Amino acid sequence: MTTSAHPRQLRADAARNRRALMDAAERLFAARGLCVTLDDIAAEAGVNVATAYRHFANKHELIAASLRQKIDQAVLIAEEAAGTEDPWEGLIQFLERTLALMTENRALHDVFLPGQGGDWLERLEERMQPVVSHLLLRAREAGEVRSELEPGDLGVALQMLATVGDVPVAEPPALLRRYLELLLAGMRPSDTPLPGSAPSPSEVLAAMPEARNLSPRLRR
Amino acid sequence: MTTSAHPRQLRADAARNRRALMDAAERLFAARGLCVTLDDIAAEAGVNVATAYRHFANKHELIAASLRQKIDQAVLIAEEAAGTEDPWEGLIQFLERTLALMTENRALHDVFLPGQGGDWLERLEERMQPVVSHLLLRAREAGEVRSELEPGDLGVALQMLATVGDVPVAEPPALLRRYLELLLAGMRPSDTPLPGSAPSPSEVLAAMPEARNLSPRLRR
Amino acid sequence: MTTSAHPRQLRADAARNRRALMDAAERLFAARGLCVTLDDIAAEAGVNVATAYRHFANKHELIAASLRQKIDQAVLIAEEAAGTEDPWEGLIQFLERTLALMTENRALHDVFLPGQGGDWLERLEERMQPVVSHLLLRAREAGEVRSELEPGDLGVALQMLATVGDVPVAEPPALLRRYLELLLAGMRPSDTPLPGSAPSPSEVLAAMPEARNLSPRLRR
Amino acid sequence: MTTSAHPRQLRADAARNRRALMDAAERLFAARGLCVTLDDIAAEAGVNVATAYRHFANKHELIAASLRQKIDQAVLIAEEAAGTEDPWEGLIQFLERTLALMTENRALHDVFLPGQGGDWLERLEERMQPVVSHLLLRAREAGEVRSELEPGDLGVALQMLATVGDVPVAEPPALLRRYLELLLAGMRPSDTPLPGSAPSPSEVLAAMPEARNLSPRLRR
DNA sequence: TATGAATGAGAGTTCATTCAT
DNA sequence: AATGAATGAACTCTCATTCAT
Repeated sequence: MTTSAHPRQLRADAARNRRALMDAAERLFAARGLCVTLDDIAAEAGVNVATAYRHFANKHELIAASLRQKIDQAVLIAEEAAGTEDPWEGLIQFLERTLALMTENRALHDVFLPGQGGDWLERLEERMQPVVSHLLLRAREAGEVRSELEPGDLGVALQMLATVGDVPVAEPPALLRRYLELLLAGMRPSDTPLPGSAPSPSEVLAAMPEARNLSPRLRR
Repeated sequence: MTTSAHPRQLRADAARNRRALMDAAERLFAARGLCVTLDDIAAEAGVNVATAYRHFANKHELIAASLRQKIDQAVLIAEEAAGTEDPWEGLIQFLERTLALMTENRALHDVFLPGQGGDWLERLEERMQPVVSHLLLRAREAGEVRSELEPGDLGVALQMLATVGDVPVAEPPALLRRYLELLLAGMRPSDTPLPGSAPSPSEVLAAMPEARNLSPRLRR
Repeated sequence: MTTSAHPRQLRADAARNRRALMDAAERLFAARGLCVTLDDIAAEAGVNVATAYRHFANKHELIAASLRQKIDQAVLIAEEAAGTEDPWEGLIQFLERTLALMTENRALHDVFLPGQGGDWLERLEERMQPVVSHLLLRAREAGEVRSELEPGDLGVALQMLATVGDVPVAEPPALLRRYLELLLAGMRPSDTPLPGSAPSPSEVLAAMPEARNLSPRLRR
Repeated sequence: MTTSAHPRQLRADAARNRRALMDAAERLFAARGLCVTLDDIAAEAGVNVATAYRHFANKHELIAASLRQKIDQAVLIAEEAAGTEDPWEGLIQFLERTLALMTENRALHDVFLPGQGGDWLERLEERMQPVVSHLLLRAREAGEVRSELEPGDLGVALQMLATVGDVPVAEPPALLRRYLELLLAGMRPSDTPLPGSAPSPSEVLAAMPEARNLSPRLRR
C-alpha cells in the first residue's frame, strides 16, 4: 500500500513536503515530546495529514525519520571528535556535543521504536561503532581511561547524562557539565576495575528508544 | 471520597479491593509505565472501573497512592543504610537498594505529579533529606568521597542509574552494578573538584516526575 | 423487592429519614433542578443512598413524593381562595399564591413523571378539580370573567406564568404581576369569545411534568 | 475547526453529512429535547460521532448551529409580518408563525447557551429588535393595543405560549390559538394599565436559553 | 499526488441502581 | 433497617489511520 519502491528522486514538491514534515516533526517533538498529534505536525508543516501518511507509513516511521536525521549529526560529531589531537579532549568533546544534540530534542532520549524501524538502528550502529571504538581505543592506549572501558559504556554514559537534562535548574548546561565530570572521573584508570561488561552498542541503541512517552494507542 | 480522607477502617471487601487495585496498579505501572488505562488496572484487579473511582478520585490519585507506597520503602531503605557501621558501605547499600526499588517499578522513575498531589513530594523530601544528608556527611568526613559531593548529587546519580535499567541485557543487575561502580569511582576524593553544584533535593524530585508517560489526556 | 405494603406507621428513625430525604430533595431540586444526583440528596439528608432506595423505588418516586407535598399545599391554597368573599379577588389570590409556590421550586414546573407515578396526579386532580371549578364558576356567575373560561384554562395560565419566572430580571414578582394582569385582562368578559376549548385538568397536569430536565439516563 | 470558520465551500459529501447532522439534530432536539446524546444524533444522521466532532467543536456548537437556523427563520417571519397592511393582523401573524416555528422544535424553547456562543444571541437581538419594535409601534399608534405594551412583552408572550405546546391534547394548534387569543385580548387597550414594565429583549433572550434540559455534563 | 473528510476504538469520568454486611 | 461498596452502561471527546475526491 505504501509507494512500492520510492524512486530515488522524488518530485520537487513531494520532496519539499517531506522536508517540511520532518522539520515540523523535529520542532514539535523537541518542544512537546512524542505525544504531539500527527494532525498537529501536518498543520505545522502546512500540509494535510494524509500527505504525511503518503510519506511515512505511520507515526513510528515519522519519528524514526526524525531521529535518523539527528543521528546523522551524531555520527558527524563523533568523526570530528576522532579527528582531535588529544585523545582525552576528543572523548570529552564527543560526549559534550552529543549530549547537546540529545538535550536539544527531548524526543531523542525518551523516544520510541517498535519492530520494523530497527533497520536504521543497525545502520547507525555500523557507522557509529568504528569511530567511537577508535575514539575510545585512542584514549585507552594513551592511558587516559580505564582499560576495561568499552564503546557501549559511552553509550550508556550518554543515556545517563541525558537524564540529567530533565532536572529543572537555572543552568542546565552547568549541571550536565558537573555529572559529565563525575563520570569522566569514574572513567579514569583505577586499581579496582569495573565489574561486568558493557552492553553491546545495539543494546544501548535499543534502550534509547525504549518506547517511553508513546501514547497507549501506539503501544499495542 | 479522596484517598486521604478515608475512614480509619475500611470494610473487609473494600480493603481487599483497594489492595487489589493498588497491587494491580503497581504490577501494570511496573510493567508498562504510567500510560496503562484505569480500565486495564481495574480489570487486572478484577473489579469494575467505577470501583477504582470510588477508591481514587482520578487516575492521578491512584498513581500517587502507588508511589507513596514505594516511597515509604525508600525512606526505610535510607534509614537502614544510615544505621550501617561503615560509611562507604552504607552509601553503597543505599544506592543499590534504592535502585533495586526503582527498577522494580518503572513507574517510579518516569513518574508524574501535577498540582495538588505535590504535598507528598514535599513530605518525601522532609523525610528523606535528613537521613541522606547524614549518610553522605558521614562518608565525606571519613574521607571516602569528594568533599564537594552533596545530597542532591545522590538523587541525580539514582536517576541516571535508573536509566540504565532500560537497557535490554541478559543481566540487568550486573549492568547496574557496573555503572554504579563507575559513579562511585567518580565520587571518590579527587584533586580536580566537580564543577558547578548539585541541584537541590526538591529539584531532583521535580525531575523524577517530569510528566513522562502520562497520557496526553492527563497533561492538560 | 420493595417493602411490600409499608405499614401505616414507620419506625421513628425511618420516618425521620424519610422526612430528611424529602426535605433535602426539596432544597436541592429547588436550588439546582432535577438533575441533582441521588447521592447528593442522600448526603444532604445525612443518610446513605441505599437508604433513599429503601424509601423510594427510584429517583422518579422521590421526585414525585417531593412534588406531592407541594401539591398538597396547592390544594390548600385553592381552598383558602375559594373561601374568599369576592370572587374576582379569590381568583387573583389563587393564581398569585399558586404561582409563588411554583416559582419557589424550580423542580415544580420543569418536572417530570413517567408512567407509574401517574396515580398521584389523578389524586391531585380529584382534589383540585372541585375547588378550582367552584372558584371559577363563582367568578363567571358574578360576571367577572368570560363565560367560556374553564378550569383547565387556569391550569394553563399558571403554566404559562411559571415560564415568566425564568426571565432574569431584578424584580421577578413585579414581572409576574405584569403578566398575571395581562392574562386577567384577557379573561375579562368580551364580545369575541375564545376559540377552542380548555384542556382537561388531567391534560394540564400531564403537561406540568413533561419530562423536562431529566437526564437522558432517566428518559429510557 | 469550529463552525464559524468553515471554508466557503464544503466538499459534496461533507456538506451532505453536515446537513444530515443538522437535520438529525433538529429532529431529535425537537422530539426529545437537548439532552439527546451526540452518539444518538450521529447515528440518526448515519455517520460516526467523530464526524460530528469534525463539523462541530462540541455539543454546544451543534446546538447553537441548530438554533441559529431556526432564528434566521424567525427573523424572516418578523419581517414578513411587518410588511402586512393591517397592524393588528401583522401582530397576530407574527405571533402565530413564530409560535409555530417554536413548537416545531422543542429545543428552541427550552434551549441553552453558555459562554462564547453568546454572540449569536446578540446578533439575533440586533436583527429582531427593530422589526419587532416597528411591528408593535404600528399597532400601538393604530390604537389596536395598549400603549404601555413593549417589544419585550411580545417575547414573554411567545415564551408563555410555547409552554402551552407541551400540553398533550388532540389539537395542539387549536389550543395555542385559544391562549393566543386570550393574550391578545389582554393586550387590547384598557383603562387599567399593566403594572411594572417589560423585560428588555436581551433579558427575554437570556430566559429562552436558561440552560434547561442540558445534560448535567454540560452544566459544568 | 495531495487533500478534505470519515472512522473505530478507546480514554477518563459519572450516575442510577443493586449487593453484601 | 441502614450502610458501605460495587456495578454497568453511558457520555463527551480524541486520535491514529483510511477513504474518496
